[in-house]
This record gives sequence, structure tokens and C-alpha cells, in this order.
Amino acid sequence: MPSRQIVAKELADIFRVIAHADRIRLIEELRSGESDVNSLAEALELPGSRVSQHLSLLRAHRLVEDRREGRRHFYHLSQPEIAGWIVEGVDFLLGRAAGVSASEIKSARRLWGERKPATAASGD
Amino acid sequence: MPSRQIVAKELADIFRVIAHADRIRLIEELRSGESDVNSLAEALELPGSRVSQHLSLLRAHRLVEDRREGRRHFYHLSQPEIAGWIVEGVDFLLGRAAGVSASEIKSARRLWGERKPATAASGD
DNA sequence: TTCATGTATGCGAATCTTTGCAGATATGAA
DNA sequence: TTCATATCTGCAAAGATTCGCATACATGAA
Repeated sequence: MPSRQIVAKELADIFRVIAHADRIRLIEELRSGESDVNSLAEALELPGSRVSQHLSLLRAHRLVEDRREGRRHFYHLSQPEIAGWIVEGVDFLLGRAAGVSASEIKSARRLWGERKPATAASGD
Repeated sequence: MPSRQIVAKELADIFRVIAHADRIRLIEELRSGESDVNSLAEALELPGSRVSQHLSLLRAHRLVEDRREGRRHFYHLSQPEIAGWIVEGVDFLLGRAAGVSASEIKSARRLWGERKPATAASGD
């Protein structure tokens, strides 16, 4: 198989793994450092089993790694730069602006573009 | 719905649209300029109807635009930078190196990282 | 109008993903 | 050992995507 195709397929695999709102939010959460499954589940308001499933997919594709401490599993991005790369995607979002208001995108850009403050009001 | 979630969903949509080997190859082809459906179909060795289907998805998400000249439809990237952005994904591929040999990735990186020579041997 | 060509669309079958839930496993405390 | 907590895995139903093919549409030539 031509290498062009192999790489297209591999790239498509990475894209497919990232292409899920929950997983993107997990990556977003992990930007600010490692976190355990339960905290992630609370932050995303999802059942722990679902978060665990997403994490295991991300882990299988080496986008995250885990560190176990007692019964808690702490996850972190294996390549923190990947989050920055995803952020750049927001620019294309801006460019296309399909179905999302400019202000929504702007505030989201702020969330992604800067490290999110740990304590400030974030109930949007 | 919190804007974080809206944007995660929108980003996921873009990722999902890109997350297909044929569509990535289409984007790759279009890096070197506009091209009509038939040329793309030949380059990718796919039926024209399939290419047309992929293009219409890309078009619906404004990743490509078309220009009609007679019965030919020429497509081009609406934001050529998006191809560059995808290329950066190759770096994560390198970092993960799952199931792809280093030399395959290297040659693919060359294909993506540089404008592909129009005539040179490219039968890989 | 008729024909050939280039592109687009529709549809069912096959395939892959996501979801919700039940149960399994692992760890630490009592 | 037993219990509670944290996480993981398995499975079937629901949902989404892809594929192959047939057919429709649009354009230009005769």
C-alpha cells in the first residue's frame, strides 16, 4: 500500500479518536495538568464508566497516559502540544462560523487559548 | 448549553469530517491547487460518485469550495492553511508511531511537508 | 432534440460507534 | 475476610457512516 495512503489512514485514525465532543473536553480538562477519572467525570457530568471508556480509547492511541496511585488513576496528555494543536482548529471554526455565534466562539477561544484559571467562576 | 460544550461539539464535527482517509487524501491533493472531480477520482483511484460524495461533505462544512466551468467542477480548499494544520498532525503520528514504520512516516512527511513535485516519480 | 460526458443524489446493506447498564477487578480500610 | 470506593470491561440496542450501485441532473456538441 502506498505510504500516502497509509499515512492518510493513520491520520484519519487520530482524527477519529479526537472527533468526539466528550473526548475533546477531556483533552481540554487535561490541559491544566493531570486529573483522576472521578474528577473528570464530575467536571464533564458524565458517568465514570463512560469517561473511563473514552480514556481507554485515548490511551490505546497514546494520546494520554496514566499513572496509578492507590486506587486512583491519574491521566495526563502524553503530548501536551496536541491540545495546542486542537486549539488551532478553533481558528477554522471561526473561519467557517457554521451555526455558532461569534461571541460563543470568542469565549470558547478564551477558554482554550489561555490556561483556564483554577478557581474563577466558570459556570457557563 | 455551555459554550465549552458547544465548541467541543463543533470541533468534533470538523474532526469527524476530516477523519476519513479518502477525504484526507483529497485535501492533500488540493494543496497544490484546484482540481476537478474527475482528476481527483483518478488520482485517488476511486469512483467519481464517491469522490463527489466526499467533496459534498467537505463543502457542506465549508472546508472546500467549488467553481464551475462548463460541466467541470473545480474544487479548492477554502482555507489552504487547514492543510498545513493537518500536516502538523503528522508530528503526533511520529510521536505515537503506532503500527507505522518510521521510514513510511518519514516519506509521508516529505509528501505532506513539502509541496509535492508535479512530475517526479511518485508511484509509492 | 439526441447523445456523450462530468457530477450529484438516493437508497439499502454492511460496518463502525456510541450509549446505558450490569458486572468484574483492584485497592485500602476495618 | 468483608466492605466501600475507584475504575474497567463486556454486551446488546440504538445511531451514524460508508459503500456500491443505479439513476438523475447539467452542460455542450451535433
